[in-house]
Amino acid sequence: MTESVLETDRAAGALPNRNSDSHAVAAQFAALSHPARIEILKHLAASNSCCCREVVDRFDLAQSTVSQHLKILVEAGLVRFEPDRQRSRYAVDRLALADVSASLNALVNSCCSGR
Amino acid sequence: MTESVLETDRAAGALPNRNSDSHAVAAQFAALSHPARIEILKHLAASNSCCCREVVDRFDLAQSTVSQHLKILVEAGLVRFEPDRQRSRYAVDRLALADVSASLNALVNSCCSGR
DNA sequence: GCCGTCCATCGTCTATCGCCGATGAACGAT
DNA sequence: ATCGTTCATCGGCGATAGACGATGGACGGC
Repeated sequence: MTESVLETDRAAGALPNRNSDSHAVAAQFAALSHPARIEILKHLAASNSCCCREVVDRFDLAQSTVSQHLKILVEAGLVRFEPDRQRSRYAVDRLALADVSASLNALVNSCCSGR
Repeated sequence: MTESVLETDRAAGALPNRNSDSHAVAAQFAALSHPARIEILKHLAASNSCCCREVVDRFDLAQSTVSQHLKILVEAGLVRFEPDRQRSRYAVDRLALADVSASLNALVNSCCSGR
């Protein structure tokens, strides 16, 4: 997909980017920036693990659309994919999710401590 | 804590219920899903409050672009806007930011209580 | 064999994003 | 009154997101 767009803030150099790597963090937020994906995430967590079809039945979305959303979640590292027969099992990567939460906490902290 | 999951919080109620409305949460994540906006947020926090021009000087972006990013942050409720004479003062809404963090924490928790 | 199911991917469409330059309003200073 | 500065907005452009239907591969069952 798109990697390394926006060298703007990097090339600027004005703020030498003590890296919490806004790119990476932003990318994970982007994966969470769609209501359907949040709902899918919740559903995956509640079911512990489920296949694409199951998600399609749950939500009013075409199979191809659901497949895309799942792919985005997998590529963001928030969901693990495991082929099972001809089914595809998807499961929330709870550690990764906790990691994103930690990133946001760090951002909030840096915003509250001023620096 | 009521962890009966599997609910469709996407109800018809349209109640501005913050923590569970995935649409609202997604919108706030969307505001955070751009590296420039994350950097701007950090800069606002470090400066405690600053005007558009100051942000423009800091980053290698056109003034109109910065203005748009700030508008997005304001509309997401993460940044407060206060017209000050000719300038526009922008400041991080730390409470709102903490709220987003809490939302994500809630999501992570709901995902971890699934099993 | 054949058929049905599950799924990822492709192609296509529209809507929105992200960027910019230009414009004009608002205000302070001269 | 006339600058100079700050800023929000408009219009345009290319790129991307998000949705769908259609296609075809991989399996399991008959």
